[in-house]
Amino acid sequence: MSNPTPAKDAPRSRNGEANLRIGDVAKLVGTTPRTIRYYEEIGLLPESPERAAGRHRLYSEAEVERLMDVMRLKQLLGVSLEELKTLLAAEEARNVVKAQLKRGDVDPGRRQALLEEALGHIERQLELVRGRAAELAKLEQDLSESRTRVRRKLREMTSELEPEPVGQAS
Amino acid sequence: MSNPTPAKDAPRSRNGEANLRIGDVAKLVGTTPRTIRYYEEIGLLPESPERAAGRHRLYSEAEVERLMDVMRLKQLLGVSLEELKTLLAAEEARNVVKAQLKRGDVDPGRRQALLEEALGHIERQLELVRGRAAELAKLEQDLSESRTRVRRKLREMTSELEPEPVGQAS
DNA sequence: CCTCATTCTGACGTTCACGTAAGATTGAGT
DNA sequence: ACTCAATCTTACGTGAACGTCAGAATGAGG
Repeated sequence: MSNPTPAKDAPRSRNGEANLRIGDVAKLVGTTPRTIRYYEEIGLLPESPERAAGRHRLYSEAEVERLMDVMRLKQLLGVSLEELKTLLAAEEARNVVKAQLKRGDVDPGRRQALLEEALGHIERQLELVRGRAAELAKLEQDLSESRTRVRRKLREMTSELEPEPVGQAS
Repeated sequence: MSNPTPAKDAPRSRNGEANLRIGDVAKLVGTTPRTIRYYEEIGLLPESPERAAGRHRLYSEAEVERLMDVMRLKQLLGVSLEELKTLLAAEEARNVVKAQLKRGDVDPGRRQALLEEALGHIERQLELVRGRAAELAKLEQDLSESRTRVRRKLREMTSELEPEPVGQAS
């Protein structure tokens, strides 16, 4: 009734690297294909280099994770996509490092530089997150206090006017 | 160079209730007059009933607080102004209660209803905030772990290729 | 090989949350 | 009473973040 699609499981096509199509990815992360293309368009997501014009995009699980991170940061930090781009320099660096590792391309100097760069970005993110967390905690506290006050008022009221028995108007 | 205004302190005009003008309020909460008018326009802020068309708006400290709450919720929860309107029903109810108190207008039934309504709204806000806080905490944890991993990699690297003594750079 | 859902690339439309400009009006200070 | 910055209303403009539509192309399944 609500599932007209045959619900394909894993349309893996090339090798064992689990290739997903844009629609699948969209559903996995809870967004739309358009948004994914848009993020690629503005440089938030890297454009698959393996892809000639007109060809369909293919994603790996790793890229799904990345996209999830992006959405999470966007949601929780409430920053613009432009700011996100700068924040995501961290993942960039880490991805490069991973790619290096996979290909055995290990230039120690460059690798160290990248790692340090990533570390810096991660620390900036952490500070941002902690700042937000602190503000949120304060807000939570304020709300708790408000709730307590309102509750007390209610208790005072009910204890004041409850003494009379249940009279019923008709 | 950047302060052509005489920096008036408190342009209190009517009575002792500290009347502020829209520009003052804007500076106090860190926004612009336009934004304040806009919020009023969409019903986020109540329009001063004491004000005939064309007259300047005047605000009390209480309204400044309210506006600050609004900005805070907007910032920290990242919700739309439309959602905020529904969330702010709490402050609405509480304001009405306060107004009742000031005028000695104490209809116990109505008062209790309002308080209970406010309580409900506050609890909804609290849940929202707590949800956010939890997500943020998770994010912070993830980031911390990432940082730890990157740091370890760096330590491994430097311990591998540091054996050579310290060359100094100027 | 054929089919048909899915994806592709523009390009224009839309909603939100204000910014900005214009011309008239207000009101705090002298 | 006069001045002049600040505020008023109205209306159009803007940037961000997508939505939507059209027409062509792709590619997974039978």
